[in-house]
Amino acid sequence: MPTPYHHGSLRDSLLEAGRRQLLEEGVASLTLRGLAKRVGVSHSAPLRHFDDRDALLDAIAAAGFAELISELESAAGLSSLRARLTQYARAHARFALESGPLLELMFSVGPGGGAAEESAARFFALGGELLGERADRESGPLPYLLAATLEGIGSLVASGRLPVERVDEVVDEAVSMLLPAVEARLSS
Amino acid sequence: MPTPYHHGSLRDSLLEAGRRQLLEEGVASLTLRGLAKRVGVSHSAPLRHFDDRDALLDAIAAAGFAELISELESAAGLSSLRARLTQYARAHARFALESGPLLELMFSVGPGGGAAEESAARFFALGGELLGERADRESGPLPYLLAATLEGIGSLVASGRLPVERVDEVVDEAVSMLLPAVEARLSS
DNA sequence: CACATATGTAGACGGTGACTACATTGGTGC
DNA sequence: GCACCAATGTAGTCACCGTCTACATATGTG
Repeated sequence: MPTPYHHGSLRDSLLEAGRRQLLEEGVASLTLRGLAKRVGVSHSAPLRHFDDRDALLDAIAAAGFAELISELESAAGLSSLRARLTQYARAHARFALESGPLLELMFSVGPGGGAAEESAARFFALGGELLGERADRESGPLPYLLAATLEGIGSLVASGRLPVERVDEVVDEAVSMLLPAVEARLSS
Repeated sequence: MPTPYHHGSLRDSLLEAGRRQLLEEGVASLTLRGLAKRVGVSHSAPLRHFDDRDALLDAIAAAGFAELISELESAAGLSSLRARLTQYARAHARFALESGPLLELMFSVGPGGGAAEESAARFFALGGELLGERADRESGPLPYLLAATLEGIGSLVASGRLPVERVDEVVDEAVSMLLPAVEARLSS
């Protein structure tokens, strides 16, 4: 039989199809019914796996954070602080370039959300680690500033207002600006 | 007669009602029909003034940029560069705090848009002026970095991930970081 | 192998954007 | 003045969407 009654991995298929739809046609085009048709199930089948459309978006965003985090972690091994920061920032910018609408979704889902918010917390914690934040002292403004700068660059990239060929230049300038403050913080 | 056939200023009323709806209930709650009802016209009347829902959002975003720009211009008169930068950044952060969803809308409408994109261009030009950019030489990465940093902070503020009581601290740190690079650029 | 549960289907309902045809108004040229 | 026309608002309609409910089928556990 070509299409068994039970799909088998409908949840994953919906997440993947949703991700594709998001990246290709934008978040507005992402409808539960459209995804259902695309995956080959009835129009209400997605509701068995996601309470509503927002829950699906939340799950897609959570997966996006996981993906972003795994790319950012490529910076952890590098020896110098500058190299780590640069690699971290470049990975973030690259993600924005390749998955703009997804990044936009990830940062538009505010706190109070579900799974995405947990993943977001890990993302912010990762930035803190990069800056040498420790639990035994108060965190300064730097983690926020790092996150803001990267997210801002990502937003400009995703919206196309920052030309692709100038991304590296801006990222490098950002790192050069952040570095002194981070070094001061680390040596204190 | 209480309700004349012609509203008289329907376009403005829709913009204002749309702005209120956006700020109070979020962009998802903003529907043409809801606005029409709220303003007291028939469900299809808004289409006489806006081609579609996106056109309305675009117009609201354009008005938002005009508003933001007028607040940012309060920094132009200050004497020291640091004071100008600080005032500029604080005004931006305050706007994010008071009109988060509007700011989010303004920066989610990518280029290729209509009226909003013109206003956005003036916004970016204003940042360039603050940094002493001139038409007679190529612009460096600084204008982008300034815009990215402020937009990133604004996004964190609007989403609630940056606690309100820490906004000033982060803004000041951002200014302190940007300042040396800007001074170097200006004196060259 | 019975039966509870998870998963998928089919139909319905109200809300929404957008299109069309029609009604009313205000301004312009004569 | 006034005939005409473009601008503005109305009413009806259609397809699409999210979501709910009742029902069908598969799965796995005692």
